[in-house]
Amino acid sequence: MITKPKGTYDLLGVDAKISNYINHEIEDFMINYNYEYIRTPVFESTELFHRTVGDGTDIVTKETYDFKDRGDRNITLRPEGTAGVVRSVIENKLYGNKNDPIKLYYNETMYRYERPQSGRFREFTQFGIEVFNSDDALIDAEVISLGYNLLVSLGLDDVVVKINTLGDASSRENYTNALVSYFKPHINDLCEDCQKRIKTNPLRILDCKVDKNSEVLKNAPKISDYISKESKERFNKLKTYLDNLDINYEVDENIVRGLDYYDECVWEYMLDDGIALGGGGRYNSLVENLGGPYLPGIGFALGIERIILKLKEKISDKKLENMIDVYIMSVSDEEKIYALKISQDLRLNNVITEINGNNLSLKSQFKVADTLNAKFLIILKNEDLQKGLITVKDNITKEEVKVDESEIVDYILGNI
RNA sequence: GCGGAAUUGGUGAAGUGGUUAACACGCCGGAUUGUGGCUCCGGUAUGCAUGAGUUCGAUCCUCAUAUUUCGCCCCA
Repeated sequence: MITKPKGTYDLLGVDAKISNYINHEIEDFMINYNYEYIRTPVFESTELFHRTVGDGTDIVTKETYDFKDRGDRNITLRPEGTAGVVRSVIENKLYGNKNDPIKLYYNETMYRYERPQSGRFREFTQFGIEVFNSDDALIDAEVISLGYNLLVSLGLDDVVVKINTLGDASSRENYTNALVSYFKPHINDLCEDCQKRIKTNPLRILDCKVDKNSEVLKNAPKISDYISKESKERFNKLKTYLDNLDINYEVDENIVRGLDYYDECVWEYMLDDGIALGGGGRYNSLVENLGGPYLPGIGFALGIERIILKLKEKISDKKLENMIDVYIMSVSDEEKIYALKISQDLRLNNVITEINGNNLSLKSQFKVADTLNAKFLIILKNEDLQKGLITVKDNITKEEVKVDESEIVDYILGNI
């Protein structure tokens, strides 16, 4: 038997239902917030991810799906969504003659070569938004609250947003240097991973779970001492906005994010149990670094698989059950002709209808109708049809009536 | 990239180095010749992830591979 590749999954059953529910909710949100849908290629040139995500990051050094196509081009399956969107914004010059922010969203599969575990796959789905052409803290607040509100509205009401500020690009760099020179003398007091992080991602040491309580870490330089007055003011403004929007957030100075392109505000959406559902940040120099004009940007991404996982624990089984309006029962050939015709009439009137599609015995049809949770049964009988009548059984009260053939649709519409 | 656990029908699973692989749910058929959901009776894995090896003989022991799962790392 040929099996699915490691880390992939078939979306079906309850998961598929929840996934559809999430997608509908996303569509509604995006209409109300006035964001436009964008779809970029599943694969891009390898260089794009090296220049955006960062050469030294784990994502690029050991997690990408890289290959050469038949034209000898270096290609990479996208490991995240921002790089492609930014590339597209530059390539299509979406920034021309614009005073208002450019607001985009995507909801697509991403690819990372990692060991699968709970809520993590090699092919996974991210919903994300990106806003360009605004450096206003007001937009920061809109973007952060959008993600929060979406999660809450999906049913994840214990979400907390952990926010932090990295300052502008140069203060981020100054702080990173300060951290390196502080940690170097103490290198032997750090865990094995952190000793590597000094070279690869010094900021990430702050978020280390092993060294969390060590003296070295507690006495490390604070990021707040390195960020500019402007950044601080802007961060305070953001907090005021979030307070006013009733967003459940906490400032957490250890949130630093793993991608290189972030500056100013960064945040993560966390649940009570410490599971991160997504995160994002501002990236004011990314567009320029990729060869575009100065164009500030901000965005986040949510992991759909993790949301499905959490939602599955919360949504009641009742809500996920099949519930159809009408099941039409037929046995003889003549009855089947009627069954198909009535099913079409009902379906075109938005009545959820199912028919005997497998030549089942009447007994089996009753059982099927029950497993489908049919509200009404239409039981076709030759003797009725000759008189122009149709038997309808309310499957909850068990009451049976005979309805004139011509009024069947109206009768159902009036009773469901 | 590192470590642990697992893999038996449609499902939940028991089990053993040696003729027919429990039990339950589900499904199919019948009792009930077109009104069911209860009950009763009957049927339902030529195969125990895949490939090699040990053995007279392997689903069971050994090794490898694949996948699943739980961690680490990292992240969504």
